[in-house]
Amino acid sequence: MFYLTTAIDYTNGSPHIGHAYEKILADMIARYRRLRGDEVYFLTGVDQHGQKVQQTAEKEGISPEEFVARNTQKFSDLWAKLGVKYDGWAETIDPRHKACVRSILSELKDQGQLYKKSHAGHYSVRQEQFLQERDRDDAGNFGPEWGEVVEIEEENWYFKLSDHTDWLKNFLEASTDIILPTFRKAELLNALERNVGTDLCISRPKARLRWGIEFPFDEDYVTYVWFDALINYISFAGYQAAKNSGLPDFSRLWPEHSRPVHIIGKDILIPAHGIYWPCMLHAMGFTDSQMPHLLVHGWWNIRGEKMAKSTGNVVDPAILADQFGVEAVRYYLVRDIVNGKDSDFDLARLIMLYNTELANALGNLCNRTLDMSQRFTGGILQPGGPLTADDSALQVSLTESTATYQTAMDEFDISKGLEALNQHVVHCNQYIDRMKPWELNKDPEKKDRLATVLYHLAESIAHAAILLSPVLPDAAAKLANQLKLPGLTDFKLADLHWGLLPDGHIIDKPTPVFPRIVSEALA
RNA sequence: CGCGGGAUGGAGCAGCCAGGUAGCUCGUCAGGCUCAUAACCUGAAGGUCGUAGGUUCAAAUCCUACUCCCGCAACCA
Repeated sequence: MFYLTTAIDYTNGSPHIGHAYEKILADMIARYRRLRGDEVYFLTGVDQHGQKVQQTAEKEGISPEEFVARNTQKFSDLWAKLGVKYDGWAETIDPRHKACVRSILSELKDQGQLYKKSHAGHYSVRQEQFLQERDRDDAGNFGPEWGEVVEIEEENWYFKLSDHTDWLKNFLEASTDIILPTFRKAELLNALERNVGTDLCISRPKARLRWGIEFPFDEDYVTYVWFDALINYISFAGYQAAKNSGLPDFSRLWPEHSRPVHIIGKDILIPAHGIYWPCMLHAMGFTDSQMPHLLVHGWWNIRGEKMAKSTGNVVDPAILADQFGVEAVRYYLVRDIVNGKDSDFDLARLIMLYNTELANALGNLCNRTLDMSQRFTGGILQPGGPLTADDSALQVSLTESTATYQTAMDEFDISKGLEALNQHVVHCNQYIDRMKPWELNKDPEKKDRLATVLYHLAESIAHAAILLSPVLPDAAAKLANQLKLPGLTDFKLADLHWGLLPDGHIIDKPTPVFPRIVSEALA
């Protein structure tokens, strides 16, 4: 079982391309693993509790429930629109999730992993946090960014994080592929080094924050965000769930010696997913062999700047999809970024990559091949023969591209996978120019040769459609339909062999699958 | 000496971990083709791989120092 999750998005705002990137990436990985023949469970969802939701709802004069429902809809609508197909949907207000969190809290308390203590200090009401000496500005004051700062003393519940950090440090040092890409590991170990001996405050007094999960053994408190949100990865996987809960069987999703993959952004690696979460799992009794992989992706910036509502430079993926199509958005967001690194969002590049690689290369290849088949052989495909060196070279190119694709996709490197696919597409276009089917067609004695050439091209497109299907499922289906092989989309990687197209197969007339984006309005 | 990332032909990037002819896409220039979505194919120009040292037969790649950009600044709450 391949169990894959994404971060759950906070329902205080609207989704932007950063959210979309992560979900699309996850969707493609899930689809790829299915293509590989794996059984897959893909969980995503939303994080709905917390102060900001409570405050914004109050400001708008509605209940947090209503507010959260409305924002949750924005996310699920977008995923539907972008073709993000998940198996499980996590909402942290779900009673089943709450029950799981509360049960875990009780168990940890019984095991002596939780304790209550008092802390006094400067507290920023706006930022909901105690301030440090280093938060003072040069003049020794707490700056305006903190809003109202008060001195308070407060009791809270703590999780004995410090009991687990030594274990985590050793575990991480010994591991090679727990954190991907690997350069993030150094950063994490560094943070961990300076973290030794501190515990994690996991409660908020209800006086301040009501919109959360109440402690089962202390009703004056609700759960701190990460002790709520992180648990979604197991609560919605059926951890400690009742038989009739409708949730999956946890022992199947997350058994011994099986690592789920958590896809997260670089902003929540440290400390949440890199430190808190493994320590929480460790405290709950999860073994080293069950610790999840963390696939850490970078950010989409806008003109070199971090995307932020405050600067107004957010890009709405829904509008983008309406304007340029879902295919273009899905393709661009995984194609123009290097695994784990940041990238700069650029509309001109979105259009360029779509037009170059999809419309001109693959789309046009399909179009010209089907068109020639219609015109020259009445849409009938026959393997013909005998094979020339050019034909063999094309088959080798396909085999090599497929192998490179597979290696890249296994490493979650979609961009590289697509590059491999494109290489074969380019090879096919070159092949056409060398073989000149339009000339073969003029000579009745070269009918067999013509058939062979067209067959090699159509067969290549069939393979390309399958390899493309995790990334652009709808487009792949359209390609399959034009080849009159609708069953192609059910193929697995293992089924890929030369000869998907039966002798005498009749294909459809071409209709452009990737119409060029003609944009006069490029600023 | 807080941490991490980046600096590679006009633009955007890969390559660096495991040193050995500098690669991709776009753009530019010249040519070809006509089956095709003004698409396709061929060729060319264009880089002292941020700076300065060092290691090595050999450095974009390893080491040291420096400059400039970007992000983060945990724990505490």
